[in-house]
Amino acid sequence: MSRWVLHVDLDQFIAAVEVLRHPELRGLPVVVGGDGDPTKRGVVSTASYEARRYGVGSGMPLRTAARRCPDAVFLPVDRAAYEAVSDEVMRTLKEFGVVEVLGWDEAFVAADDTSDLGDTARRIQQRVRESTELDCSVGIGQNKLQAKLATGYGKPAGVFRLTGDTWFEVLGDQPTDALWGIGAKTARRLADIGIHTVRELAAADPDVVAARMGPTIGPWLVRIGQGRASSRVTDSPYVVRSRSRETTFQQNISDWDEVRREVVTLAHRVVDDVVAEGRPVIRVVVKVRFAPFFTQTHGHALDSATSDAAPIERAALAALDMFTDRRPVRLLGVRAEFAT
DNA sequence: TCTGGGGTCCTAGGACCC
DNA sequence: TCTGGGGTCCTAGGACCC
Repeated sequence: MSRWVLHVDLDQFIAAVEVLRHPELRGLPVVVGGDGDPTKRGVVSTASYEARRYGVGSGMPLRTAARRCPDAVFLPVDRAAYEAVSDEVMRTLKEFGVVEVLGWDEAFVAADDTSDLGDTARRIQQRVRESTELDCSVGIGQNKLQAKLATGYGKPAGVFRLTGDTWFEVLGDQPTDALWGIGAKTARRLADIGIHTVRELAAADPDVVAARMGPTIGPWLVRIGQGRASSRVTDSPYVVRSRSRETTFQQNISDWDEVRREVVTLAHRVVDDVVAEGRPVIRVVVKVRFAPFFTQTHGHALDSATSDAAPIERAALAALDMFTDRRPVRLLGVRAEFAT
C-alpha cells in the first residue's frame, strides 16, 4: 500500500491562540507556560517567534526564559481554550480526508486526491486560516515519518515534500536525533557504536543495533534511518490506557504526613477522571520526585477492577508506603491504569 | 538554566511454574 | 537432592513525544 500522507502542524500554536485573544500582543515576545508567573517553577509550553529570537524555547524553565527575554509577556496555560481551537482545526482538516490527531496542534491527513498534493496542502492552509485565523505548515511524504519530518522544513506557513528519493539528500548527514523517535539518550548510545548520522544508521546491521538497543527498538531504528515507516492514517478512536495527575510543589515538602495528604488529593482528582472515562481501574501507580531531581515509582494492583474512590485511594496510599526514602519531595503523581 | 503535565511503549529482571 | 531451562507474568525504570 503506497499512498501519500500529509502532516499538518500549526505554527507556534499556543502562542498564536493567545495572540488571537489578545490582539495587542501581536508582534511582541509572548511566552506561555505554567501559571504565567516566571518566578515560579514551571517550563515554557510555547514561545512566539519574537520570543524565540531571544533564545526562548519549549521546555525551558520559565525563570530562564525571563532572564533571556525580560520584556516578554508571560501568560498562563489555558488548556480549555487551546482544545476548543484545536477541535475547530481538526474539523476543518476532515474536509480533506481521514485525519489522525497527534496532539492539539498537529495531525496526519490521508489525502483522497493524490493528483496534486502541493495544491491540496495550500488549500488546507487556506481553509485553516479561514476557519481559525491561524497559520500552519504542511509536510508531504510517502509515509508518516517522511511527512512529519517534512513539516519542519516548511515552517513557518510553508509546504515541504520529503520522499524516498530525497530522503538522504535532505537528512543523510543530519545527526540521528533529527529523526522522530530518537532523542538525546538514544543518539548518544548510537554514537557509542559508531553511528552518528542518519546515513550511518540506515546502513547499520539491524542485529548489531538490536544487541545494543533491544530486539524491537534496534531494527526499528535502522528502518527509520532509511526513512521507512507506516503510511496508514487512521481515525479509529484511541482507547486511553491510563489517567494521571501530578503536581510539582513550589516548595519541596519534607513532612511525610503532608505527602500522604497530597497523594489522597491527587487520587481523588484521578478518580474524577476515571469516573468520567467510565472504565474500571486495575492498578494504581504513585510517582515521587525527590529533591534535587530523582524520580521513583511504585505501583499497587487492585484486588478487583473498580472505579470506586475508596479502593483507589487505598491503593495509592499502599503504593506510597513502598517508598522508604524520606528526602524532601518536589513532585507527586498518581496514575490509574485501566483494564485492557 | 535548575528542570511541567499528560501520555505511550519497550526493556530488564525477578517471581513463579512446570 | 541442592539442581536445568524455558515460558509467562509483574514491576520499575527508561525513553520519547506533544
